[in-house]
Amino acid sequence: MSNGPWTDEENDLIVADYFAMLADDIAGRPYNKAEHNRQLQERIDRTRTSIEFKHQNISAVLKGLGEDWIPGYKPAFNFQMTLVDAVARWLAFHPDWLGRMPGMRPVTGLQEAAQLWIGPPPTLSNQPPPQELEQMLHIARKFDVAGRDERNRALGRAGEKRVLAHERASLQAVGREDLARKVRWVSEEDGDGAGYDIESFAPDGRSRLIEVKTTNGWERTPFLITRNELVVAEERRSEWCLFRLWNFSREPKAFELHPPLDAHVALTATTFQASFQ
DNA sequence: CGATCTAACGACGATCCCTG
DNA sequence: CAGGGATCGTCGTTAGATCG
Repeated sequence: MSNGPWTDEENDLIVADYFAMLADDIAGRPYNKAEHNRQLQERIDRTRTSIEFKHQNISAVLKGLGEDWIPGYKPAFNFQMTLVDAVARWLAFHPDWLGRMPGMRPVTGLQEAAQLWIGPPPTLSNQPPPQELEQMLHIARKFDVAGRDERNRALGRAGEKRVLAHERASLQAVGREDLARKVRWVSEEDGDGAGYDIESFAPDGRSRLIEVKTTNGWERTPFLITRNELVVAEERRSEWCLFRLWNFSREPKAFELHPPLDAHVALTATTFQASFQ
């Protein structure tokens, strides 16, 4: 029985196997975890339980990356950076994985329910243990998770579309058909630059300017916000809100943030302007 | 020699599937 | 088709290595 740290080869093998299962899981195809484990034991000299645990570690890495993971393998922390590197290697060799269109899962019928589940924003009170959070954020920074989501235009548009449907359905649900018809997809019709994506309404008719941020990751996945968006948020404090859509590719969930934003999140400058003098 | 890090076991409930 | 043995799937905790 092999002991000691997992080698890069072992990590690469188990990561590849994990993604094979994850692909089945996302596609809704049945698969046998125990059989996968046995196959792996033949190629890696590790015990069943050791492999099982490593699967949970991989889930934790994917969570940090703001990606889907296999629900049955609850993220286990205290993993090594070599495992993170192995996951990064796999993703580098399979660019299609991150580029895949959101919502490729077979339509279940229920999925098209227009109204979204909206929960409370992550707060200090329901914060995971600091050590875990730190490990998560370390990975997020190392791989620029926020930038990746921002550059994924298909993901962003799909999220906005989803919120658009949600706003209309919510207004209809309270009998404001008139307002529902007036909801506008600003970023689609006028282009970016307004500082918000959707112009909607509260049931009482007050204006609601919604900036949508979408991720496939968990609720604490960092995101990018532009200076312009911050300016508009400040100028139109009472109307503007940030709509965070997370777990998008599986079961979209959401929370809203209202100005002042720095009451909820830590704003970190990530780009600097260089000007000639 | 204590603090910190890392690997990983075994119990147990759920589910499957064979047999009588 | 009911009972029960076999397999699958989940998950919390802990011992040992390493480092300073």
